[in-house]
Amino acid sequence: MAVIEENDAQSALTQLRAYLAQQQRPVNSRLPTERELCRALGVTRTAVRKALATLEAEGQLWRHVGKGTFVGTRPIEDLTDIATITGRTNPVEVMRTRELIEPEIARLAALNATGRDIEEMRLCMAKSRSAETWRQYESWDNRLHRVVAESTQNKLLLALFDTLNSVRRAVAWGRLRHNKPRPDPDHHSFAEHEALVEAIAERDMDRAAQAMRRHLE
Amino acid sequence: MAVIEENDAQSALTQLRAYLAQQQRPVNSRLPTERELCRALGVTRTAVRKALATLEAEGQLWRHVGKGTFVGTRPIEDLTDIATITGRTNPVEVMRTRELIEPEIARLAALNATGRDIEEMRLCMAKSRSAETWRQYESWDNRLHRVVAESTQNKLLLALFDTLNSVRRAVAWGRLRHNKPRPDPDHHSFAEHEALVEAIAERDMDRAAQAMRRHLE
DNA sequence: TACACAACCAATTCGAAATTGGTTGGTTCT
DNA sequence: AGAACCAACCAATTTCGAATTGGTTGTGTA
Repeated sequence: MAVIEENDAQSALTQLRAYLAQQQRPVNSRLPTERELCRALGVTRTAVRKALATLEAEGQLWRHVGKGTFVGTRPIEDLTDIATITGRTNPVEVMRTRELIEPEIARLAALNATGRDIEEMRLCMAKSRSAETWRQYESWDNRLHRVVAESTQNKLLLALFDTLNSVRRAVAWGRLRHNKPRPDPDHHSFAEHEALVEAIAERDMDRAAQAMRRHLE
Repeated sequence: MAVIEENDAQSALTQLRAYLAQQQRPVNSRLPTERELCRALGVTRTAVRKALATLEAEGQLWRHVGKGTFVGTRPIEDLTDIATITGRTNPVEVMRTRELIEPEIARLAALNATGRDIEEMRLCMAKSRSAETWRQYESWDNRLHRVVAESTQNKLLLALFDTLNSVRRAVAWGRLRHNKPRPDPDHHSFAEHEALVEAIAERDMDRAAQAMRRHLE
């Protein structure tokens, strides 16, 4: 008989649809366990699971063993920790990403840097000039770049910079070889640093971005 | 009497120095608990702690409650995890950072996107157009932005995008209120998405960046 | 054939207990 | 008095077993 008599699975599906649409269940909120839904809707777990499978296929919710069933779309795999990123990238990507982001950071720094920030940048330059070893030079170079990032006054951007920096250090591990014991007094970086900091001090955003771009090559 | 008679603390210090120097204890390796060192060295815990305090001041090791005592220097505080960042930023910074980074991502996407990438972008657009609810619309909008990031073919950049995205979701939590049940068919985003994807498909980097900039406003 | 039912599986979470560096207050010995 | 020792306690962290949860399998039955 082709009567409209619904079976349990469809009944459950209808009730669940109503439940979801009902009052704007906030996304990522967890809904009752399958076993609880059985009792609540008065149907078998198989029926509940069939209904949930339909809703999941529609993208209304997502499920995970041991966690539960949630409203919304399945969150993307979280690969935002340093170790994971390091394992999946390579030095070329690191360089490309620096070239993409750091000039923009310099641009924003030119807009927002305080007098104290610029003072500290100049201090880093002086220290890196008088560095006795490459390690010291790199330490002050790193510090300079971070002060630039700090001077954007944007903590989120600074955090992204730190992430990028950690990955860079992890990827380029022990591939530094220098034939000279210390930087030349006329090492090209010094002039580049100078140009960068001057552009920031003069609030010239385009020139700051350009100087950073040159320095990264 | 100014004899060379060592007290317990100095005795422990000497023994611990020998233990550390002995055979190149690997850095970050954990050494016995204070209570075990008491028994091993035959001195009181106060003495052991005094010796450890000296070594810690020298930077030979570092300690942490509940964790233990470790060889080497204390690891830098990691504030690159989502929760930490979320606690220190605000919606304004999130928006500024998106405006800074996503256009550059779009630019690189125009350079590197594959045919399959562009196909998937168009699918996301179609799905977002036919969305029945705001929730579905946002889901497909998010997916579109991520496909753009994926299409840069740069895993590191993608990871930074994911970080930014996670922070955005965490910061802008539950501040979405719509007066209409679903997006208008002529919602401005649709035209903006169109312009973005077309620019990428035509490999026009500047126009892609510009389109993304417009869309973020 | 289809479905209800129960048992089982593996991923995850939860919570009590144990562990660990840090602190305090009292006792002992010089 | 004062320094050292000792026990107890504290709070951060780890550990590990039990409970929970979505997913799977097998049996019975209408």
